[in-house]
Amino acid sequence: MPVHNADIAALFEEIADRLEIQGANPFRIRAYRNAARNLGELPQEARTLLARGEDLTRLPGIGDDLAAKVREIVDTGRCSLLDRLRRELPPAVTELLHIPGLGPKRVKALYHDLEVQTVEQLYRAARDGRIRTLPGFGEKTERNILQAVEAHVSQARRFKLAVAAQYAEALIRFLKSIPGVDQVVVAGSFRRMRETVGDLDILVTATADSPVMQRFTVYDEVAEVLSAGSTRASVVLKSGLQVDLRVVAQQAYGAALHYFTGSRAHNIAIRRLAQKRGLKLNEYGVFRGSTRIAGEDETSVYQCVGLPFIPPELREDRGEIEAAREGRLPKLVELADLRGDLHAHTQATDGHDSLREMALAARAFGLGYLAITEHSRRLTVAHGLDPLRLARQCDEIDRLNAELSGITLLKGIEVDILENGDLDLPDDVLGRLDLVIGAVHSQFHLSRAKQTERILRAMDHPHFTLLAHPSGRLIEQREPYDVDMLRIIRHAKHRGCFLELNAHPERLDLLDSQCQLAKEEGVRVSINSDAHSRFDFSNLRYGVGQARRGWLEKDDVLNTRPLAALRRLLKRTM
DNA sequence: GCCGTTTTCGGCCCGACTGTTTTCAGTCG
Repeated sequence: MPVHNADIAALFEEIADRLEIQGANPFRIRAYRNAARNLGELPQEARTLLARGEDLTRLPGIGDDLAAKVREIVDTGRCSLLDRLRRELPPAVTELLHIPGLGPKRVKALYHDLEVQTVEQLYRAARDGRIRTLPGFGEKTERNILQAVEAHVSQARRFKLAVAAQYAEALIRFLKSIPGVDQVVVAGSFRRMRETVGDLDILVTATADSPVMQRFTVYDEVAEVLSAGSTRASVVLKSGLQVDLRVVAQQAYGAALHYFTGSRAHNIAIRRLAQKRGLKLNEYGVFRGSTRIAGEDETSVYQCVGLPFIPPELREDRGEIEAAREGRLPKLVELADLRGDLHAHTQATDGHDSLREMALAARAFGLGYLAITEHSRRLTVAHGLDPLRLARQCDEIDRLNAELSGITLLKGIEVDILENGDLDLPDDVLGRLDLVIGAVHSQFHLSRAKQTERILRAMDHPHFTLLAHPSGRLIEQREPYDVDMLRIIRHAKHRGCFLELNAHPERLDLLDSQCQLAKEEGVRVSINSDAHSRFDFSNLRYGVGQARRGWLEKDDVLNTRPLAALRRLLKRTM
């Protein structure tokens, strides 16, 4: 059973949890959490790096000790430190840490004084009124624990970015209507365009007498008020989405926006830079002693630590600070850079609208070309095209292209990659198209070796242009299939083909770290809507967000090319 | 446990809110 980075990260997180309950050195605990995060975000498997004889201590947050532990986990699947920690405290206690309101100190007290080890025992202890008897706990805390357990059992999940956006837009309208409110902006992971968000962090500037806080807590959609102070309030909406609101003065807007945009790791790194310069950075500004020297906008905050403005999508402490310092921050791709879209469906298969409607919608969105890429015959549930129906669609595209101005339809197909790597339509049919998108739609559970070979073989096909949704994951629904993405990327380079970044909010596939990998290997990525209706082109903004998180620049993105340049790139030389 | 353009030792981000407590610990982001 191969050990993945996520497995190592989970073990390190558990070590951190257990050390925390034991009251260990907080910085040692942080070291494990940092290592877990860094490993989890690493685009390449640690076991692969080790097999190649690479030195893991070159990874951020990994020193001699943790490198040895990674090796131990890769070799044996276990970690002797964790084994020991598990003997010292019962296995289930770390789950208690995941109950909101319970931290290491309280978990330790609950375990030692009440022998509470599981969430179920916690619930019983709260219900029986035993928790209020502990020192430092009271009736209110006990009631909160009871509610938190009930909420925990009903599972608070992360929200897809596009779903969170709907709540955010309504909230922004509401907040802007409150007297005294000036600026309203959503910060946090939403602003960093993460694929899912755990909550919304909304930042507001307002006059001192504005009733924004009171009004916010009685907003129609609020189900529960978690806390409410003079500058900060937290609520849970009926949908289960948590919203945190902070009110700051105009002069602190930039510092607060920076602070609440995060990520936490990025903020910590920036604050350390400030500290080294004898400055203090918090959400109210940048201070030398008690004098505020910056904070009105984010640029001034970065200036104080000697850096240029860093776009929110890069703020993950994944090398952006070093890049900023060395003047090699990427000039990230923007939505306006996209000249076309290379993946769309019509009502001929599983789309909702006609060719004409899709063409007009793409043009209205500002695109100059749109590839029509229906499913192929194998995908019967989508009424996939056989050669005859595909030929008819091509004729219709010719007629529309002759008639419409300002938009060019390209003839394509999203052809199924069969289990053995064959494509689902004959060569001569594929050869007449402008582009061929290959996609895996079946047999998701092949072994890593077989799944990888399957895709590499498909790419060897002379007409193959673009690999659709390369990892196959559906956010929060389906894990990516097990493939060696680096081999696929290198093969794409070798064969002169491309990878898709599917912008559908449930896919966002390639992942951000894989975009970075593709860029490093010199493989261009196409940001495609995978539109199934004329309204879906707006999803391209999520794809662009993901591409920006993956450090992609205009030139790294295939469909920023004008049509003529695109056609040249699509003509395979192999 | 990591890390170094002041350091290989001595640092390691910072503040709001809650609840239980008479001055603050715990938790969260």
